[in-house]
Amino acid sequence: MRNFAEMRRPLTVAEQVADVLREAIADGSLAAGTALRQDDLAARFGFSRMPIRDALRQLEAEGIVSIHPTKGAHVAGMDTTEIREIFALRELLEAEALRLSLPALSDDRLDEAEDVLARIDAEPDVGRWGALNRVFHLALYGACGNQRLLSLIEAHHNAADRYVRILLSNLNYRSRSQAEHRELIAACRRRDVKEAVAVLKKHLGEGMETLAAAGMAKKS
Amino acid sequence: MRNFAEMRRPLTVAEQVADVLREAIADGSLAAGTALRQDDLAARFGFSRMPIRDALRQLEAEGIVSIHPTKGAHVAGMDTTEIREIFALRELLEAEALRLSLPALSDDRLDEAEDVLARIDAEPDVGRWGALNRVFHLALYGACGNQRLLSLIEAHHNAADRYVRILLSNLNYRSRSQAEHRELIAACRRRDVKEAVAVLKKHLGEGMETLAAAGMAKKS
DNA sequence: TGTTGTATACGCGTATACGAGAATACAGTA
DNA sequence: TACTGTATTCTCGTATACGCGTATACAACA
Repeated sequence: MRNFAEMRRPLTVAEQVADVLREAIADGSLAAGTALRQDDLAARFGFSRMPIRDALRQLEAEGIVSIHPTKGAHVAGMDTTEIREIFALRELLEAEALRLSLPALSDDRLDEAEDVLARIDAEPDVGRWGALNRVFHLALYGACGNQRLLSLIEAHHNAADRYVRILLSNLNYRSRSQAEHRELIAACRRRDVKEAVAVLKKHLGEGMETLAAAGMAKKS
Repeated sequence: MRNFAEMRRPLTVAEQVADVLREAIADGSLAAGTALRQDDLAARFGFSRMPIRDALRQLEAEGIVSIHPTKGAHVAGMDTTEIREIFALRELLEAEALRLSLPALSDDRLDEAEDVLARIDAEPDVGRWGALNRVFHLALYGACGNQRLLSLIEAHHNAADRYVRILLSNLNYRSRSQAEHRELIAACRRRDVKEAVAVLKKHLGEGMETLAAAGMAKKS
């Protein structure tokens, strides 16, 4: 038991609601711009509006929904500009994390990461690829020694998750992405920080360009 | 009027409470580890617990307070490790922002930034130095073109604000800090990106070391 | 027909109320 | 005296209720 503060943490209704909503937004069930009526959600989940309010506020903090007093909550829509901003940040943050983590990364962790790649290849459920993709990336950064940096990276993964999933549902992109993942692993095994960072940047840059080219600009 | 979504935004009680609490935490009125009882705060502010709950959730998202279900909210305490993490992130984020912003930064903005420095020198109220310090830094990054990056930087400023204020209340540190600020401005005027980034990193690094050396580790 | 004023309804923010869980204090026993 | 079990209290999470602002639709007038 490492952290007493985190032990036996009761799961509040609000957190569970937030999880469900986050997933529904990520997998596209709730499209960008969709109005999130507190009454509707309360009725649908079978709880009162209060925990739903808490959940919405949490999601707002994550940048996934936007709340306007008297106007309510909407699924945040990202235009091309925001997607570019997020990917630019991911490049910055993840490259740094990789630089910090790689020298301290055990071979075991690399094996684990490679296992995740195999699981992605074997996974038939499209909805899970996004989550596995995140696990793979975070596994590589786990030894970076900066917990806050990891949290930021995870938050940006979540923010872009639904768009990345659209990418991943394209089989062409997915095989290319997997190839780049394996390049990345290979560079990591050689402990070639420079090359690994270069591959990572290329990987993220291509993802961003593919998304931007797909013209996913949406107005909320 | 650029953004309709932000216009005529009504200020909710929760937001005002959050602002007051944030300032109280930043200026030290509420020390790290202080329990934030919803009932107490509600009585003190003269509102019910609901907007206080919302405010606390917002502050939790900013990393200023931590909430545990059934145990309540506490002012988040930072140990030396977390301070180092935050300053490491600030170096990464602000250096990038400066790199992006400097080529596009107008002389007018530099003049404005320099005005802020003068105001810092002239400001007798210690409590305002932290805010002015933030204004100065953000003025330099304003042309970076990545709104999300700026938000992240501001968030990390807020998170570290109360510790930075302790630094600034030390007159020795403050004059050295101002000297570095002026070095930074000078490098910016020469449009010397490399030198400006180097000065910025030195500036942040010294701040972090001074804080760490002060041994501000606190347990929450 | 187009515009403006008003009424009604919808949804959010806030207040009050209740129940559950945890912490603490006290008493009883070894 | 030390430890354990129980009861009480404190605080939070959730439910319900109310008031207000905003939006929308319909009607009246230009």
